[in-house]
Amino acid sequence: MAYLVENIAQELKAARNKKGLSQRELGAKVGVPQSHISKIENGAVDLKTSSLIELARALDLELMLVPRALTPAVQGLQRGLTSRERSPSQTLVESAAKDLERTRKAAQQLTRFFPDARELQELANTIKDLQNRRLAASPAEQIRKLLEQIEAPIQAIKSMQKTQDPIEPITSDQEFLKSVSQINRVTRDLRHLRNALAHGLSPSPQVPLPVYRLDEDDNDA
Amino acid sequence: MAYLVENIAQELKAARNKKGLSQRELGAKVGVPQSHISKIENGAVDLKTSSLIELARALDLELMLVPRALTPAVQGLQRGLTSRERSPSQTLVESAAKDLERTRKAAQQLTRFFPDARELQELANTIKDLQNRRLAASPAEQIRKLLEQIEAPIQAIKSMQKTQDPIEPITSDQEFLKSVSQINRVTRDLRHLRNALAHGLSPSPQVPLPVYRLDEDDNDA
DNA sequence: GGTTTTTATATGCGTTAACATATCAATTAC
DNA sequence: GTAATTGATATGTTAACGCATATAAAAACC
Repeated sequence: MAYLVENIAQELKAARNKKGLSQRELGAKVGVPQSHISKIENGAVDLKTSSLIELARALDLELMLVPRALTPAVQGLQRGLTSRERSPSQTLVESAAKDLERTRKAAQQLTRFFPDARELQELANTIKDLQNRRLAASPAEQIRKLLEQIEAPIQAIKSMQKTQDPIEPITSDQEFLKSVSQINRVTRDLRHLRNALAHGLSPSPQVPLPVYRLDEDDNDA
Repeated sequence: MAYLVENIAQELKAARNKKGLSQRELGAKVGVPQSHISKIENGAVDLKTSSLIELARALDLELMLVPRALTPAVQGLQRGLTSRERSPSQTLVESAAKDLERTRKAAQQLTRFFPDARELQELANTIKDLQNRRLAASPAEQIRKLLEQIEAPIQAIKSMQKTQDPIEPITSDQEFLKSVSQINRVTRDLRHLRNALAHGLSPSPQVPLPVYRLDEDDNDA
């Protein structure tokens, strides 16, 4: 299948997860059956442009055609830097490394307050594994996207920690469980990524970079 | 047909014209029959994402999913401003007005050196018509895109003017005719736009803004 | 001048794949 | 345990895409 669209498909999936929507919910918003969203995210179909636009908008994204010369600048905008970019793929790896360490610390901290939440320790361990590997740009970006998905849940748990007695855990709280569930999902994806890297394979067909030049030539015909 | 994709289709068409490629040439670059490009540009089909990506790349464009909050910034980048945007739709109209006046002047100038090139006078007249209208953001951007397509031809003619005797016209020159032809095409589009504006209709289904929010609600389902 | 050839875009038609409907398996809440 | 939710699969319909051709314009040729 068109490996070109898989990048976008992964972006859509990441955006959906970040917003905490299910395939069915997203499908309802945009008038598309859940089954089709499944196929799209799995790279099983080469979706039509109208579908892409509507799905993107439902996720607060806008499909744009950007001159190639400007793509680095736009990518810079996307990761929060107003401008000033040196070596793009370099800072990308560094950025992922920083995210890894920051998230690991946060998870480690929280295990002290929620010792029976095994998933936090599990997350920290998985991150440690990843930190022992040299990352290429592609998996680095993938990691960034994944960690992004648990920023909110971790913040949520942190805020609970402050208003709660450290001794008496609140593992039954509604919001807490939801956050842990999201963390579990991301941890599983991170483990999968680590395994893929360990096997030397590029991490499956999921390279969540914005559609960009990964091949060499295109002007053959 | 999906009026959503027509915006992108128009962007592709504008980019192709700007590069001076024919539908067949573009099709050859990307391995798509000319017939299909015709259908795409006419909004007759809802093209698949892979096609969109490949066509875009052949035109040195990159398909990106941009967070809605960042779209104004990206649009700013696209029209050359490194940053600093006040009222986006305001500067957009102003920008179009400046382009109109600059192009009109250039065309007017050239008519003195090429008096038998009626098309230059025609262009200037059409622009004057447009200058008498108050423009909304959408047609303003459309005008910008159109004028962009004759920047190169006009420059080409200007350079001929310098190396040529004003009395003896060179209307038979190869490059000259090609440039005039391109100018004619754009003039025709500008006239069409003016007519559409005169009839109060939004200018056909062609709003070459990057796909953006033009309707109100989308979360009905 | 007219005629032919080339170039550029638009239009049927058949094939294949996107998309809709319904169902299924797996995980999680209760 | 059951019930509900999430994501994947099977099948029919509609539309994208590839191929051939038509039409229109400009170029080239005589």
